[in-house]
Amino acid sequence: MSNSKLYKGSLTTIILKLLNEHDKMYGYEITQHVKALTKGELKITEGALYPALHKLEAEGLLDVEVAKVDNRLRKYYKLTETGTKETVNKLEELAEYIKTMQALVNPKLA
Amino acid sequence: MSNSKLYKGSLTTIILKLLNEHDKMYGYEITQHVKALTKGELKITEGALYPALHKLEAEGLLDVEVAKVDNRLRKYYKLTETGTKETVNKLEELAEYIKTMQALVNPKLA
DNA sequence: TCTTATACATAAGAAAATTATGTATATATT
DNA sequence: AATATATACATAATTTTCTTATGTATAAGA
Repeated sequence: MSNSKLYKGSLTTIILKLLNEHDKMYGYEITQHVKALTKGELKITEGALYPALHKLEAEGLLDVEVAKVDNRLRKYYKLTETGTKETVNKLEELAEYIKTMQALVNPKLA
Repeated sequence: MSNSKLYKGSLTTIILKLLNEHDKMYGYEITQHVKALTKGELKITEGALYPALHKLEAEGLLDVEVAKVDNRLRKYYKLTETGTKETVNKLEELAEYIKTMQALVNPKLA
């Protein structure tokens, strides 16, 4: 994912946020999108992505819809109602995390 | 540590940064300091802290010095030269992480 | 023909945490 | 005096989340 360990725990937030913007996306599309948005900084590996998607689906945050494009399989994921609510929570948690870390790392500005 | 999973992977950064500011600290002091700085938002658990300190020591980033205060044991940790250099790296990684996540979460500002 | 890209998946192992438990002393409360 | 809380360390079992490696299959490009 990156040389930095800080990304541990943020994959779910990333997935939910992308799906919140794009209505529906398939796994490979997510990896390419993240790579482009971060200019190659962040590469989502398949070993991390697919289990994460399956888990979110099992938790009822995502719905899946299978499609065949160019004779190749695609699994389109989209947010459920619960997933949309959880996206809001995750984004709040991210904002809170950044705020907290900045308080620790830059206490003079607190 | 917190209800948010985002803190996973940031404990080392937090420890190094605090030691970079305070010259020497002992474990319990670190937990109290973090709790105070974050107004209770972030509680470092002992099960996470002590193994992390031992690992940093084993890696040569921290030196330890045992003291007895009020008949109780304290282990003071301080940065080695290598540890000081690594602190700079970790803080750069944190800044980079925040930048990357904001690009993902708030692409309009990118 | 061979490599790269697209598209999914899982399994073994590592890393970093949580949760639970243990030891011991000092101080505050009932 | 007894009990609870605070101080101060530690580790073990388990869980979560990731990396790395591997597998299947089609399409496109060199």
